[in-house]
Amino acid sequence: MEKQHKLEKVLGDIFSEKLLENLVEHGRIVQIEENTQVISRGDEIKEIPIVLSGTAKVVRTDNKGEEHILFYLNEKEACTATFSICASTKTSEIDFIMETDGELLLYPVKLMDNLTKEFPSWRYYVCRNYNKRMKEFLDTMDSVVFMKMDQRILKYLTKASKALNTKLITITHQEIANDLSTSRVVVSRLLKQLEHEGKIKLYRNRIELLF
DNA sequence: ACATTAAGTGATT
DNA sequence: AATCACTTAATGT
Repeated sequence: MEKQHKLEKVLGDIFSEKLLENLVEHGRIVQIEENTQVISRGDEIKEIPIVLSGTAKVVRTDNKGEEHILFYLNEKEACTATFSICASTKTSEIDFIMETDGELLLYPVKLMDNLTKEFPSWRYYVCRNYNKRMKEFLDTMDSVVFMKMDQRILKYLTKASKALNTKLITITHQEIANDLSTSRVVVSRLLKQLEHEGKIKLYRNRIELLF
């Protein structure tokens, strides 16, 4: 019965009562110590973990044994990667490690289909989880692209400089933006950055290369 | 002096 | 990175 209270306290505001009942009936709560590996790659997944307290990290380990953190899971969060497993494979693609002491609710994979069918609040929960992960993914995409844009601008300027055989290029930020299919604001910012790095000098309608 | 266009900035998504 | 909204600086008439 204490189990029920625990679940209600953590998940009560996002899950319906019936869903909570179901979770109480079929799931089990386990205490996990810090730095415990709960799931390893290749493990057969019989239960999916939902973090009740503490923090877990989901990690992908590559051939060299280097671990790459995919994301962290805090209270109320479940591992999205394990959701997709229910639909297809039964083995884990990732490592699941508790970063801190905490509690997990383990729920049998077998019964997950029913949850999806029966409980709207569960579907909503799963969606939210996916959404969050997707957002994180997009963010990293952004920063990757960002890293490359200043390189592109630099290359563009070098090329222009060679073609026109001058270090003083007559061009507007807008024109560069058009050619690199980005916005003028972005070009201005990156050019400013390059200027601070001492690679170029900016004037109106002109850019001087200092290398 | 006034209008127009280029460039810079902060905040938000 | 993109977009918006707004400011500031440079130029042309």
